[in-house]
Amino acid sequence: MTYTLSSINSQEGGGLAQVPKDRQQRSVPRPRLNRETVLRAGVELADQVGIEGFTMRTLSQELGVVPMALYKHVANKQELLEGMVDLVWNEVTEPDAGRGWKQGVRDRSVSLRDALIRHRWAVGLMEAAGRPGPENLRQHNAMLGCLRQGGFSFRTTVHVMSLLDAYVYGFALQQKTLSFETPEESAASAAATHDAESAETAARYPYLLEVVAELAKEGYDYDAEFTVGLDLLLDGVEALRGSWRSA
Amino acid sequence: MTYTLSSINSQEGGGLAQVPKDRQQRSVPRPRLNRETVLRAGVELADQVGIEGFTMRTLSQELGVVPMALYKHVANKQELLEGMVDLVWNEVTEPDAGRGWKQGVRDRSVSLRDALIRHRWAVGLMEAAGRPGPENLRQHNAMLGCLRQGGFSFRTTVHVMSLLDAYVYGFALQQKTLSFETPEESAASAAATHDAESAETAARYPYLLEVVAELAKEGYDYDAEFTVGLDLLLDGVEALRGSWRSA
DNA sequence: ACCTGAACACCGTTCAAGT
DNA sequence: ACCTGAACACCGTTCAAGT
Repeated sequence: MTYTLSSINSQEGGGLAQVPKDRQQRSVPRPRLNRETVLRAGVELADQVGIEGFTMRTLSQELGVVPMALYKHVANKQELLEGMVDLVWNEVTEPDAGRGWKQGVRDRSVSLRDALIRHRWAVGLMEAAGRPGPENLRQHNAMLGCLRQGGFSFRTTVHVMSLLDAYVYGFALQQKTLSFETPEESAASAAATHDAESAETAARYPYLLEVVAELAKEGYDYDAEFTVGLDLLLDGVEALRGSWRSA
Repeated sequence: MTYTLSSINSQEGGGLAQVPKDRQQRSVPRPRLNRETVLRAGVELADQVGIEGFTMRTLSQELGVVPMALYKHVANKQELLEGMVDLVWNEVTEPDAGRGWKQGVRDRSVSLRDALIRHRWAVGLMEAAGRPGPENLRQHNAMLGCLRQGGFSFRTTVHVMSLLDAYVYGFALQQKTLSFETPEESAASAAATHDAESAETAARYPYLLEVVAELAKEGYDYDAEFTVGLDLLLDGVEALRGSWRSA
């Protein structure tokens, strides 16, 4: 989770203002930039600062280079982000059709969700407008193949993939916004938020208050939550194998 | 869908460069700004230009005012967006517990999804970090109440709401990125994208190609797709009423 | 109480120039 | 082939000033 970026940071970012420019240049024998290095550094930076802090200028600074240098390796910021997203897709394990469609699809859904948690900035970009990258294509192809080989009709296969991905994306989206780390912090934060408004709020939103109080006591486990919902979905999907619209 | 903004646009935006400043000021007897007007204009503008084209400066221009004037009514852009999101929550119909939990929850899920389609910029912001607005609180409280009154245990209620919202958000997220309007355009666009790469791609992603070809022939109905998946979820949820973990 | 003008510290990106 | 410097047209936002 903590890559090499922080060390680069303390070397360059910290001392950058003090060190003369040509000195700074030579002190870190920076390897020649290429597309791959730029994309990987982009992922690292976005992981650390989030999408709103991610700029061409900060990225170039991390790489010890002037902002314009990046444009030799990526067309523009949009295309850079697309490349970064495909790097995230590359981290997702393909479904293994040999283990059966259900296990294969389950594994890949968990893997996708894990990747989205590691790279919280990516959720809104995974299915974004631009041309899908090769890893994206490979991944979706494998998913479709797993379901087709599992005996799902063509039409149902498309439905199921859309349904499962919607759940994974949506869950990651919900979890992304919750910035606290542990369930305990989560509960405490929720309680604190609403306690401040106290009496009036309690009267207006009784069910909400019940939840906050209860969660404050017991905590909330997102990981367990996700897999329970996923299995519910998979069971539902299994029931319609061969029965959804045109079989 | 097409509000009054376009007419304002043609009045002010179009002639703004030609008309002298004081003249332009008086020609449109602009009513006094307040928080409500700013937020509503914000929603309209974001609907039209998307979140990336939505700036304080363009919004102020739409309102016939200098950018700084907005800061009398909203603290900053972040707080403005939060207010706009709560306006979207206000469009969502509360679940009617009287019709039974299943119908109530279904109606509100469809309504939420419709709102997210009308305001595509909102998906990533609905559960965003800031303080949830009053409409957001009211909405979630009503959803919880509907499920509790439907006989769901406290714990299960939380799970179900999280599961359903994840699906709605995720589906809207998928649909958001597809910018084409009709299913036919959707299919054509998909086909065109992959046709360009032709032979090599066909060999590498056979299942994906199958989908593209098939969808090009038959089209793809997102609306039907959404409700089918939703009903699958609701049936699955019904089965675990009173049985999920602590009943 | 509400709006404005000028200014600041940022953005992404272009272009011509350096090595 | 790769990187740089200077510049352009934008951002959000502050502050002092106007009415």
